[in-house]
Amino acid sequence: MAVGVPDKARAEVGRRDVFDKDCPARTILDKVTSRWGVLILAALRDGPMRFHVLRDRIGGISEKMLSQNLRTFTEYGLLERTVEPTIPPRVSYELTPRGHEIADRLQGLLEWVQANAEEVVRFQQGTRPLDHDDGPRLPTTK
Amino acid sequence: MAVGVPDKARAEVGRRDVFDKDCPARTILDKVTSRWGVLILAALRDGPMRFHVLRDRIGGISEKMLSQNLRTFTEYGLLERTVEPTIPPRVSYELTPRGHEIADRLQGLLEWVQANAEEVVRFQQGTRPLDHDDGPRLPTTK
DNA sequence: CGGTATCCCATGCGATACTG
DNA sequence: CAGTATCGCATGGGATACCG
Repeated sequence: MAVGVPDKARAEVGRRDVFDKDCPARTILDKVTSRWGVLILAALRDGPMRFHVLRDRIGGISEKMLSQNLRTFTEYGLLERTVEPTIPPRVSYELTPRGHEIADRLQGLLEWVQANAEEVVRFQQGTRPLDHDDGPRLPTTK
Repeated sequence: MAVGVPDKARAEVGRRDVFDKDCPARTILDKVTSRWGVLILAALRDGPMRFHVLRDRIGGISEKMLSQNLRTFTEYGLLERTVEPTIPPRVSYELTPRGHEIADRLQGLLEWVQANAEEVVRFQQGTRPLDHDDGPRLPTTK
C-alpha cells in the first residue's frame, strides 16, 4: 500500500512561524539543532579549522557525520569551504557572517547546558522515574 | 558503545566539556535540541499552557511526542506539571526558573532561524547542487 | 481531557571500505 | 588528507487504540 505521501508542492511560503509545520524554518532548525550540528557550529567559533582538527575537537563524531553536516552548512551559506591546492590538499572551514550569528546563539545554549548539566542530572535522579502518584514533595496546594 | 574507558574515576574529571563524548551535558543537549524539544520549551515562554493548547500551538506534533518530551523535561526540572483535581482534570505545564534560562537561549536561536530561513533557503537553491539529489524521501521499491 | 501502550517505518548515525 | 559509498542497526517519531 502506498504510504501517505505529503505533497511536496508548496504553493508559496506564506508561513513564517516556526511553530507552523509548513514553515521552511523547521528544516533549518532541525539541521542546526541536530546532534552534531550544534557542536560543529559552536566549535568553529574559535576560527577556521581543518577537517581533522574539527574531527579531533568533537569527541565521538564520525567522518561521515562531520562531512555530511559540513556540506549541508556550506550549502546553507553558514560555512565557507576553502581548499588550498597543495599536495596533499588542505581544506578548511570557517563560519560566514551569517554562520557567526547563529553560532553565537548556539554558544549561549551550550554554555548553559555545560554549566547546569550536573544539576539537571542530580534533579532527575532525585525524581522518581515513573509514578502516577504525585510526589510527596510536590505541594498540591495550588 | 563500550569503546573502553572502563575506569569510572577519570583522572581529568574537571575536564567536563560538551565536546567530550563522555560529558553528561551531551545527553541534556540532545534532549533539549531534539526536533520538538526546542519548540516546546520556546512555546512555554509565553506562560503556562495546557496539554491541548500546547499541542495546538506546535504544528505537526503528535500526542506521543508531546507527552514524551513533557515528561522528560519535567524530570529534568525544566518544567513543572500542575494538575487541577477537577473532572475532567486539567493539566498544565510551565517553565521552572531553570527552564526559563534555557528557553530564553533557545528563543534567540529560534528568532534568528525564523528571520533568516528564507535567505538561507534562497542561498541554498542558488548554490550549485551536488550530483546527489537531496530528495525528501523515496519509498523503497518493495 | 490527558495521557500511555503497541506497532512499525523512516531516518540518523556508526563501522568499514575505498578513492583522488 | 579529505573525503565518498555502502551496509546495517539503533532510535526517533507517526498512527492507532485503549485507559483513568
